[in-house]
Amino acid sequence: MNVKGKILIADDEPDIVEIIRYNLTKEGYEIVTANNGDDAIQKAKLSQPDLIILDIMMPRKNGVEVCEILRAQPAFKDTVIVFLTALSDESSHVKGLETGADDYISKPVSPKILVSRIHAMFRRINKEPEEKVIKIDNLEIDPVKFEAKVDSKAVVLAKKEFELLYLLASKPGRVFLRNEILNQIWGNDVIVGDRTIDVHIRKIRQKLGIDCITTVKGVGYKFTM
Amino acid sequence: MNVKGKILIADDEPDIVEIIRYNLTKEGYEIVTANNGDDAIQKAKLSQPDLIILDIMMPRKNGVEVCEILRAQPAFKDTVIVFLTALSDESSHVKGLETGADDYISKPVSPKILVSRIHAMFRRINKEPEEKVIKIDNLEIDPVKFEAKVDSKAVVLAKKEFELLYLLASKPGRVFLRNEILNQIWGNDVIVGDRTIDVHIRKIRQKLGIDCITTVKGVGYKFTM
DNA sequence: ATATTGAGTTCACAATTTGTTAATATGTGA
DNA sequence: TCACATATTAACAAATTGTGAACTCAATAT
Repeated sequence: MNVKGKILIADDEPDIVEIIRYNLTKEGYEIVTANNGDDAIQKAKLSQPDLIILDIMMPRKNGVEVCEILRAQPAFKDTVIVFLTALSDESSHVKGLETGADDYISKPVSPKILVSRIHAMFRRINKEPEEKVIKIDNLEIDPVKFEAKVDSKAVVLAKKEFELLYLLASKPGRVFLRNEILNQIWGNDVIVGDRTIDVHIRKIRQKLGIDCITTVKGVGYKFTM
Repeated sequence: MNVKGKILIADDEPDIVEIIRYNLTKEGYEIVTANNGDDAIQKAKLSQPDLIILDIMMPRKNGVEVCEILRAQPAFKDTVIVFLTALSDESSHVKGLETGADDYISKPVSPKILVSRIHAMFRRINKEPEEKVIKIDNLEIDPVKFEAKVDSKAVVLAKKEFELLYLLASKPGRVFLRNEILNQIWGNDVIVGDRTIDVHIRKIRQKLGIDCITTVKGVGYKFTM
């Protein structure tokens, strides 16, 4: 079987690492392992994996720290990072996802679930960068031409406005939390005031002239037609 | 074999504990034991098990009390709690399920049945923790879209209302204590009056227009269709 | 070099929605 | 029936978002 992808597993418990390695190797993935935070960063840089599984609790930098460090580097911008967390530890989930992880898997890990989740992740990775035109009703958004059309009439949007609209329209109906929007459009580390999003939303609504963005108070915004 | 999960057994009869421990250890579970109510609470907090087996009749806080206390803490939100009851004692069943238990097993325990029930429970636990759409009859609750539908007709719920409905509907039939609801939706430290919950419940009932939340006097609320 | 323009942001305040409380009514079980 | 818990209602408080105007900063034009 040909190699489906390269995965880095970082966990200080050898047993866990072995279970995961065994199951994923069997599925055709190439596996690299690390047993502490610093090691994980080293190995990540060396082997440039497609996906990184990070235990939260590790000696010498925990998973969250490792994730932050890696995410700060352009080389790992698109690398999928998955956290391993104790089932109960909810704060880690939140913290993890806020830190730029793509998903988390709860321990104890069931091999079956692990494998299916990893498969799913790779499916997402391989799905070509969806720079594709979105068409919903009389609205058309073309990320290549950087252009939006309402009733075939072009609407000029500023960069941020366009990105925001594209983000929301990419998953119609789904609510994007303000945090999520900030991370997606502005980046993890940029700090902008709370009203900023509102102002851009308003401009989009204004310019498009159609009511396609719904406010979900206390939660975020969603695209609806 | 790798550890499938951690189970806490609380029963004051050493024989019972040993039978259960033996059988579940053989199946690859990690076992923690307690022999009275207070001890059970202690051990639960310390070892954070995935599943707790509680005898109803125990010295120093009975099973129901232990369950109530644990359920009031967010850390045990997703912990599966199973009661051990004497076969005859039907009122315990009722009381138990009303208190937030997920299942009960009748004594005397047949090892075979015990193991299969526990397996089943763990299958449920491992079902991905992802927020997923709840569909019950003509009601649909989508946490991603933050939207509820009755007969395919969207109903607009405020944040708290939605969270509350989602909580109740996530385990249909299970009673949520007022305490539990407070901890889940408002958080440990926030203090709000008792009537607040009622008001939100009422709004949900009103907005949905269907009778799906049942009041359990003196205990809490449960979702029923 | 200086003015102009527009994106992006921030701010203060208005508008609105949501959440909470308190007071009263209603219902239910011992 | 009498307590007690919940339902209901409306008034109030708090939180969140919308809005218009001003400001910063580059890029571009004059």
